[in-house]
Amino acid sequence: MNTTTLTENTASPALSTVAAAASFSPLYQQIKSLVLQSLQAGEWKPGDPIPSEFELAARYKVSQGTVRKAIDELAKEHLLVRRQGKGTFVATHAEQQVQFRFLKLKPDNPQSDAQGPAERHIIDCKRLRAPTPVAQVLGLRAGEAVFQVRRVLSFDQVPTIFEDIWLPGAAFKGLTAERLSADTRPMYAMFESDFGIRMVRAQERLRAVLPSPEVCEWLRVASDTPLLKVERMAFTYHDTPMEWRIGVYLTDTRHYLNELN
Amino acid sequence: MNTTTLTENTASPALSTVAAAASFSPLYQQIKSLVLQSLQAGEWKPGDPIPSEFELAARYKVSQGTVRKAIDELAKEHLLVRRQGKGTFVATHAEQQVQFRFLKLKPDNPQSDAQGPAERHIIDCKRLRAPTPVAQVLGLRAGEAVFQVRRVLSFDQVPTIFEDIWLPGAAFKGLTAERLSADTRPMYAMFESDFGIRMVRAQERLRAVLPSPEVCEWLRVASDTPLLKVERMAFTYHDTPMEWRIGVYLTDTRHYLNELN
DNA sequence: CAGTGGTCTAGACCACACT
DNA sequence: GTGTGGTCTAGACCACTGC
Repeated sequence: MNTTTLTENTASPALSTVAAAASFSPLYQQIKSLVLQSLQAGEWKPGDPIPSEFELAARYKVSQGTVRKAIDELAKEHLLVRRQGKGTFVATHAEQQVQFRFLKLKPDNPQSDAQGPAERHIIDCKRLRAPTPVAQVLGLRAGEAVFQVRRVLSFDQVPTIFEDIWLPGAAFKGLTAERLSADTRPMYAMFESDFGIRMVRAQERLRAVLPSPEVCEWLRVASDTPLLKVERMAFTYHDTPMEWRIGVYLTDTRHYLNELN
Repeated sequence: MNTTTLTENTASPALSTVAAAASFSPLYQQIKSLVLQSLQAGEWKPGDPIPSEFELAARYKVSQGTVRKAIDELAKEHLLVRRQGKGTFVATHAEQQVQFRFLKLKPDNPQSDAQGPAERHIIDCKRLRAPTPVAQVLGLRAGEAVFQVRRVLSFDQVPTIFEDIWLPGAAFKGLTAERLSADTRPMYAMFESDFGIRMVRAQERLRAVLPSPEVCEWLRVASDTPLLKVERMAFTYHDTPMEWRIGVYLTDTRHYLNELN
């Protein structure tokens, strides 16, 4: 029933085809998904400005207010960033402000270190055929190529995080330990610039565990030290899974901070 | 400079005094804070409908669209709930939908239990003089009265969560173990109806720990079982701290789920 | 049917940034 | 100054609810 409404909307004849093909929702939702398509297609790259609200309104044959509402939602989802007087930009993990947006481990004493993982050590980066569980969570066929990256993050010389990262091989063709080690930016910033992949959303499952012998060595802890296990699924546009990451965190001088709203 | 603008805004003369006293922000922010005041003052109680957008627009002498934007934000913060065709209501923890909004521990196998803590066992509820750390986080003077509630939550007969809850004595006058045990609703729902206190926002800090001897007994686990320690600060309106809760979770068949946006 | 929230428009003006 | 996003208004119509 929404379809008829939208198709008959004389103010937006250009959208009739879209309405039939894509969505049966409010106009601003259709605009939102059109913008989303442009983002995914790479029409505007991370850091770039997108057209002004009036330009988009003209392009889609709707009023500026409708475009505004669509952009508002995309901005709240951190896909776009508005800057008054300048324009609206495609969000990026490279900005100083939102770097490590997904890293929730904070020092108990905020003044101890001035943010940012001090040191990152890549252990290895292997190209493998996906084990079944990895293939499943990443939405691949068993045996397809994947990359496995393992690394240790240290704060103030103290190894604190051990991570085991799985990435689809097709999307990350050419990834090597050398490239990962050489890059000083956050990993997700490199994924954007080098592979055109932007992580948009993630989901983490937390547990308390005891370390495996291997983890004991990398984090230099006893085998009875309780660790926080953080299992992360990260998604690009349209909820496509793009990373599976299993981390273990040392939480004796740091904690995982979560805001509940 | 915003003040002048607002004071001179001929469409909203009724707000000039407010603008001078309260905020130097957009009109809809002022409306938002006025509504917030009414909520805090208990003018509308949890579950009640608030006046319609047009009524509020008339009361505050602004346009309906401005009221709408204010309510939109309050709805996104879960302080209000909109229901098309019916009205806008004061949110409550009693609604089936959003019960246990702050409990992020989910079963690994979603179908195992059908949501909702199966059993709750109140260990004790004591009225004490606040220990210094408790007084500090709750914003009280050291030695002021506080309640300490301890309890165990079990899922499928398995004790899974041990909690130590601290509440300001003044606000919760008359709280007893009996009342807590008798009530079948979520604790926060009882706080609303019996004490007029609504928890609006919370913050949790997570760590992996080993259990104390006491916790070992209550959760019936070995002393080398790693547990997830969850330290929660809960706030009412205007970010007033109203609860400090230290919980330890057994995470062998459950996990703490967190969405990152 | 009347009343509520939800969407959309059109136009005005403000605040900010660059040039 | 010009162009951008940010706020505010007024009025129209749609969608849902309950009498």
